[in-house]
Amino acid sequence: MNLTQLRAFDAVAREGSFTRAAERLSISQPAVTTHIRTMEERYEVSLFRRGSRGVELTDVGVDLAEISTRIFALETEASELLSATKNLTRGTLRIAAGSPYFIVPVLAAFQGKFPEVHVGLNIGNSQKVTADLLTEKVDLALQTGWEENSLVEAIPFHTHRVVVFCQREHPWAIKNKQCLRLEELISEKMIWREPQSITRQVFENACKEADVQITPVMEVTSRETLLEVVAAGLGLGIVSSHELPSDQRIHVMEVEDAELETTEYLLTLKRRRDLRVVKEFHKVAEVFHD
Amino acid sequence: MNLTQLRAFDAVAREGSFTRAAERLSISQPAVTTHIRTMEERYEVSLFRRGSRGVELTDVGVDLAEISTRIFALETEASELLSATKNLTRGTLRIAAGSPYFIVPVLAAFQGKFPEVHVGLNIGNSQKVTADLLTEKVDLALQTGWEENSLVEAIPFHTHRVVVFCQREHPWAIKNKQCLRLEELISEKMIWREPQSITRQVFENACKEADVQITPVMEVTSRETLLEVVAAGLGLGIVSSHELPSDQRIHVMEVEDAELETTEYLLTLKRRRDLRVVKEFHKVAEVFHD
DNA sequence: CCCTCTTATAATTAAAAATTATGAGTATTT
DNA sequence: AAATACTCATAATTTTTAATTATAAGAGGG
Repeated sequence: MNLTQLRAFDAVAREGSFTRAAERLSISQPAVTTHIRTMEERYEVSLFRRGSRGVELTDVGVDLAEISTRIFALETEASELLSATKNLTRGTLRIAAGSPYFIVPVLAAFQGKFPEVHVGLNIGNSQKVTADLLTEKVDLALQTGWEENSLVEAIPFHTHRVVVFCQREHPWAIKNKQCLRLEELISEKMIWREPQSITRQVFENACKEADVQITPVMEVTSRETLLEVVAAGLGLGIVSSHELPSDQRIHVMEVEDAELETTEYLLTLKRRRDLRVVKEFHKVAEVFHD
Repeated sequence: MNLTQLRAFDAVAREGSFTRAAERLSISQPAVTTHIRTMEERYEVSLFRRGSRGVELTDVGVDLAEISTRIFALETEASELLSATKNLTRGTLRIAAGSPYFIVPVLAAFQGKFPEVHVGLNIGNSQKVTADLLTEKVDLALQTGWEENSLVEAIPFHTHRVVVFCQREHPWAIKNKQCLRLEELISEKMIWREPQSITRQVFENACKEADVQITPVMEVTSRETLLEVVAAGLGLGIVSSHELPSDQRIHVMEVEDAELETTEYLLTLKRRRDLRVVKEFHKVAEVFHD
């Protein structure tokens, strides 16, 4: 017995007729006959009593129909589950990002459009974001900078300036200084992120090119810590302009003599980009592109 | 989605591997890949996360597996119903067990009653036995100890004492010693099974409770090896009393100052316990209960 | 007794599912 | 670090299964 035969059996059992079962299944009547006959011969049982006015289940047939009915109900359930996932009336979208500031509005828009899709967001450092993407723990990743990888498709998403910020009580803040030159920072206490930070790398490269030597007084391992340390007046920090939460305690300045830019990429695993959720997310995200 | 594809999906879900799923279905691995890919493309969903060491279900995959499992359990039921229509004159019963000694007489009785049912017996370590049961490679399993699992029904089958045995030429054997105390073993060379062995665990616990420290001189990985090693006079072994084949070369002793017992359970997947063969086996097995 | 409604049979075609052979990626081993 | 071994993916091809059409055969009802 295979499930194609059982489906024919199930149709005949419901319709009480080979001919109508064939119509229900949109196949020809001989096909139905063959399926039933094959089953009956294979197990040497009689499933239907043939009458001149249709057919009737035997005892074994009744028992079998009880099972087959459940099987095809479950089949419908399975197919509906997949359809619902396809139509995004269910399902999950997982995203990893280096910081929340940038991705959250996009996710909000996505949720507005597909309220029934569950969204998961992993915030972590860039190593973790990359790992999450490559191990398919997430469908998409939003990250500043990335390493060339044949499995990943990268779309430049946003470019933003790297800015310097200080405490509100700092002299520069008091005189409302808007711009500064790199060399002015030599005499300032600076607080940096860890060496892996893309923002830091961009800044360090700019210093090298401008031949300005700056050494930090402190290194911290997260953006949140940096903000708190700068707000406490321990020194000046650098940060991507879009990653800075509005905070009354700090003052922001541009660097006028260096090209300080970071680019945020939207990363997708090539083998997952054809998924419905992923394609729809890209559509939503397009609106937020630079 | 059709049921052939779903069957492939179900097999992969159970086995966690395309390759092993293909083996289970006795088809080639590319056939499995094609079925899964067709489903994933048709519904634009991802059912498995591909890793280098097998695959893992996605969220949708988990939901789908829940349905597919039920479908194929019902299919088995249907096929069983048809086969069993003539009083178990055909069909297959598959059993896994940790050792043959205990199950063979039961199987013999079953065969006597249903000579036309083909019986398959898998002997393996407890990990393999559990895996066979959970992946439905077998209908039933007989095993010493087990982990609580909502899918499995466990019936205590037999409780037996753990005994110590030595070579016929050993001094204790020569003076026909019948009992011993744990501490007497301290000065003896002992040979143990691997740490996963339930017998060993029971023995180790007893030693701990009695505050007797025993260290083995050798570890072996199977009961057969243990028997040979002990028979060769390399040391003393421990074994469940019922798992000991009659062998002229060895001498058996009880431990009098410790409660050394293991319990053999008859395990049945709840999903399969209503199958005719399974129910009939239970009836036969009852006679052999303690 | 023929007309109509049923299921059965046979020959053929179409479709699906399988195979073999090979590739590409990733851990593990030496 | 190169070789190995083990994953799943892809492509071309063959085999198997399921369907088709055309027709037969049986069983009432007019």
